[in-house]
Amino acid sequence: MSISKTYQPKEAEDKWYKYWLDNGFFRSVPDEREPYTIVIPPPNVTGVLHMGHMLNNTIQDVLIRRARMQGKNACWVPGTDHASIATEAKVVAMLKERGISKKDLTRPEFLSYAWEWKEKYGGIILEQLKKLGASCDWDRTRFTMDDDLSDAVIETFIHLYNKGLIYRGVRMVNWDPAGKTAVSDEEVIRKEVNQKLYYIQYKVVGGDSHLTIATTRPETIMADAAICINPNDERYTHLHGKSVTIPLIGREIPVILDEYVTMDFGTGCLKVTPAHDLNDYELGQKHNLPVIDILNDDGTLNENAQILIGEDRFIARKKIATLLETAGSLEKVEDYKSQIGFSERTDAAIEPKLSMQWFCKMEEMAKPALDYVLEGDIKLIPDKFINTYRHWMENVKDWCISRQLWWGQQIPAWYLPNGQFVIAKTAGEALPLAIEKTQNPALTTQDLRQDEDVLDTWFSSWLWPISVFDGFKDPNNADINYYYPTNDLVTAPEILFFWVARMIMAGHEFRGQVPFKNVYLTGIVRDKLGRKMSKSLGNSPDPLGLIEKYGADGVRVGMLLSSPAGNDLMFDEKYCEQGAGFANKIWNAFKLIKGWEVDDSLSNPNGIAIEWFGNRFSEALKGIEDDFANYRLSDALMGTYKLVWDDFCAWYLEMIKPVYLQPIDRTTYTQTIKFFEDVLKILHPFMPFLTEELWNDELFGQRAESDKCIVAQMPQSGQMNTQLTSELEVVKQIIADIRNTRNSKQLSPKESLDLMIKANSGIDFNKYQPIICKLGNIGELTLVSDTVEGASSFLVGTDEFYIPLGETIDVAAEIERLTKEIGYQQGFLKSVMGKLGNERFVQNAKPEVVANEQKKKDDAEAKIKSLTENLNRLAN
RNA sequence: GGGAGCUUAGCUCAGCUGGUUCAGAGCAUCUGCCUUACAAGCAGAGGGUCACUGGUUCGAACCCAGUAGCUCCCA
Repeated sequence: MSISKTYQPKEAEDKWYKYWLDNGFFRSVPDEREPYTIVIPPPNVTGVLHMGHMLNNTIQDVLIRRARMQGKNACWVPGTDHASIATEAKVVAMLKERGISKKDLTRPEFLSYAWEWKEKYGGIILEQLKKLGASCDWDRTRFTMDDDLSDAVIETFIHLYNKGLIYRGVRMVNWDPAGKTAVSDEEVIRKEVNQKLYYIQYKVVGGDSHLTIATTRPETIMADAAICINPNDERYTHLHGKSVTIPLIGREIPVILDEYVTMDFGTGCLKVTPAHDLNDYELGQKHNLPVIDILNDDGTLNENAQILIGEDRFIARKKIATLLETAGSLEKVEDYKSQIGFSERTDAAIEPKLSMQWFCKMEEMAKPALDYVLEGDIKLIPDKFINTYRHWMENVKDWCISRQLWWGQQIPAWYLPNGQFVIAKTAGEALPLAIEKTQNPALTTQDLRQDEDVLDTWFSSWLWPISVFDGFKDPNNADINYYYPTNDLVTAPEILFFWVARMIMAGHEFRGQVPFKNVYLTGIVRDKLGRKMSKSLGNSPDPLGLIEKYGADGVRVGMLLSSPAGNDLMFDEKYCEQGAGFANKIWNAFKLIKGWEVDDSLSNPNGIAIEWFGNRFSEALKGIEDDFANYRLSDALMGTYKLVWDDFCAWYLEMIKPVYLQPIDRTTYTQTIKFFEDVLKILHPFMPFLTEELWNDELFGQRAESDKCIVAQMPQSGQMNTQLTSELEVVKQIIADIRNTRNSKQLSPKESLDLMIKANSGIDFNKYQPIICKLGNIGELTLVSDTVEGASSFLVGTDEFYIPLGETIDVAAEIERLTKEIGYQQGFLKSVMGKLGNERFVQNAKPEVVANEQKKKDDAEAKIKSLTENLNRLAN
């Protein structure tokens, strides 16, 4: 193959992804190996790849590829969820473009359009993940509305209903008047909004006086059920037991007393509107107030309002202000800021609304789900999220699981003519239950009407780790028994509660087991200014564009470079650039090795270099393994980065590199190729494409068809000679000091120098002579037993080094340098002596700490001694 | 209003059980080099009152209390 000057990712990426796919490298079937399983957090089927997915899936792919190379049976299950609200919104929009209105369609007609949409546009995101290199077992791709998964949802509903954990009830829900559905608290986005506070006068019945309330929602006065004041509020004692009339409509409502009212907010008089405010609802329940709902599902006023019927709530607000003013009931209007909820999907202002919904009781299921986490059966990474998790689980609220939509699993509740209902999977199964319940044998399936609503999408996805392995249809099948519980889940903290926690509940309820052992929580990908990436800000780069520009490997490295678990990632394209630069560095190391000719007649001059790198590799690998074990992925990557760039390229290759166009000996060549192979292996989880491309080069000889980097056996750290690696750190320092000496004396690196070493530490420098000479460009290296006069000198540890520079030595500068160094060492010695002179330190500190201080003292004294000697000689 | 978390170099972050010359890394910056693998590079250098104030301790970036600022969650 011809070697290009820089690495060209595009070709390698397409080629190798196809190869892996076609040859079943991502495929997993149960066998005797240890399983390692990840289920993907199913992206929204309407979704397109964004930076959050890039981060999340890069992490999953790194974990799964590493496990695969560790010899585990790695299975990454991909799929999508049906995202009822988002998808239905897209389908409605599509129909609108075709001039079709949803309300003119029957449910089956609408659903066939929805499936058409899903088949055509759904799951684009999965194709995009392939560009990133995601090694999912695509044969296992699932969708939360697949027949089997839907069956599981329905059966789960029936099971929980029969257990008494699902009930129907009137509740205040977050109503989205644009989507005409209830949405969960989590789907409501709170924003600070500029509003107006209207001060409205209500006439007190039986007198001329009035009271004034302050409200941001004057259009709801027609729904008022009472005025509430604090019983301790002395301004209003005269109102106790009185009634007032609502302006414009003249309805009479009581004045009630409750300490709930804050005296210093507004006027201290609170209008109580149970149908349209959660707090008012609770207050209304407490005081037995009637509930008067004046709003239609679409946010317009209904007959109960008596006036402005049919007007939208916001228009009604403006109009009623005018009406009140005309009637003389509007005292004043003030500007006011407050938090308002908006629908995540439609951006409509959320309307608190009473409606009949289905609920799932949480308290009973939350308990074991909390215990799994508290007892460590499930680890949250980072563990700071345990507190949040506990707080939520201890204050859990029942889960509203119904949605007023068609796209999703229809609730298996069947209503009877008399208003009762039964729960069953089909009308056929519902009928006998209905007959039994009503004692009316004349009933037919024609008399049954299924609930119109569908279940919350999370009611599907909480089953995901079980349902993707058919654990409901066939609870004892080979897959579920083998792959479940899964190992790691990688997701965002935002959905810790309504997805992760509920999966844990489902895992316990339906399998008696945790669904996964570790939950890795990623942060939010923000722009470099710290803003959340969003379409409206336009601050998100196009992920596929990034891959095009920097290569998938470069982007993967970029994503991981600065994203510790649980921390937000301040994304900057520079990270991808760094990743691409790293890929290029590896490419060039390859080019160097590839260019060597072997001469079998040469002996190996690189014994120490080879021995050193072998040990250094093991040492660095130990750290990397430790980082992985603790899910410190960016640290593991940085450890790998430095091992490859610094140790392998900058030091090892420089040590052994033959002079230009000179051949290399066989041993060094073979060893270096082996090292490079190991380097490719540890890089593979981070940079799968480049490593596979190089792995298959003829440099490594003929490989078997199955011998691919993706399944190569990950090296493991073993025994290592730490004396060698730490001595080499000294050698590196010597070389750096030689280079520094050259630098400060303005000498060319090409000019060879001599080096004399007065070894005091016991290091055998003869051993390192070839390395020092080669990298420091030293002509002659000699070991001496006395200090050398007229030479530039430096200290590494306690060893002394001299470079004779003849006439060129600048005595004054050298004296200054030595004096400064002595000063520093004396200061250091003083601080050490301070500790050692402190009796309480010597008594209380651990013996090894004290011994260490003693050693520091000895070293400092030795250094000062030799520095002083040098100084004295120069001064003479 | 309640709860959780954060604050270390210009930027993004490590710093694990308080103890090694512990104040670190990467990037950025500055200086010098086109030395035939790589200028997407090489060789060096500078840069910090560890938010602030107290306390505990022989010893604090680390433990405790308070203050300030920021973020998130719940209301």
